[in-house]
Amino acid sequence: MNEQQLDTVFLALANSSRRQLMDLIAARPGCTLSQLLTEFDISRIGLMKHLQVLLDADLVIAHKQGRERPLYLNAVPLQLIHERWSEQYRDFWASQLTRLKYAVESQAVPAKITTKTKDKA
Amino acid sequence: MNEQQLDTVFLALANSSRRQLMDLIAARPGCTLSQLLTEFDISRIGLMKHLQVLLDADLVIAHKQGRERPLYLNAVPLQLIHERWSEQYRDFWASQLTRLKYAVESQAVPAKITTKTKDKA
DNA sequence: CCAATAAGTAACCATTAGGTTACTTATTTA
DNA sequence: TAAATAAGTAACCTAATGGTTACTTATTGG
Repeated sequence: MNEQQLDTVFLALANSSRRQLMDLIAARPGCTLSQLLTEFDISRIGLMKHLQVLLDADLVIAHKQGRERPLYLNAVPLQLIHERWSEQYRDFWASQLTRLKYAVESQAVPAKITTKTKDKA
Repeated sequence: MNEQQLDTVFLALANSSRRQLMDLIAARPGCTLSQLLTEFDISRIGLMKHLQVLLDADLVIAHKQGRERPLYLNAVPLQLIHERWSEQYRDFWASQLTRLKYAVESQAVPAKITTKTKDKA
């Protein structure tokens, strides 16, 4: 995956409606847009635009048949990113296990104390 | 991580300047924005805005000291996503190994043939 | 003290994202 | 064949992104 493709995939993932759409497609392979529409609060066209973003990112693949367009999740881009991170951050993560535990439990990262030592000017 | 946080993290990742910034900070912990500026083609303010996006996503943490602001990578959000994907897609990925190999080698996903059986109308 | 330096703010601009309604096309099926 | 249905296009709107220049603080070092 080149940088442009990474942009596209991450941007596609950066929206909860799209992530939900991915989840639904993963759970119901071959479903169509109209079938999924009831799960969302947005218009069909709005949802179709989200779908197009996922198609552009190759996160969903479509195989049009007649007037219907069955949808399938393609997890390959996710897997490629997953694998890259595994290599890239293995050591980093190993050394950060303590902080990770803390962050998971508290929903906050400890080191983010911006030490305002300038208060009195 | 809630949905809003996921939006923020993925959006932060969806830009190659920001990913490069993360990489540089990971490689040089404690560096400052000005030091990294030479690596980019954009203005300092432009880069600072990218940095702010990373800070908002908790992918970078800053600990201001005097007039400098040393920067550090925080890989925790990446690790959380990584772990979630591991659980969520383990079976899916296991069943898709063949397609994965193909996609990696050809830079394309095989199933994306949109079979235009409607040509003659 | 004062000049150099690191960072931060404000205001602006062009493009993209995320959504809408209205209309069109293609395919089934009663 | 005609109505119902699934999908697609066009045009529009608002807000957010990604960038700029000009100016302001705050801190440090000579």
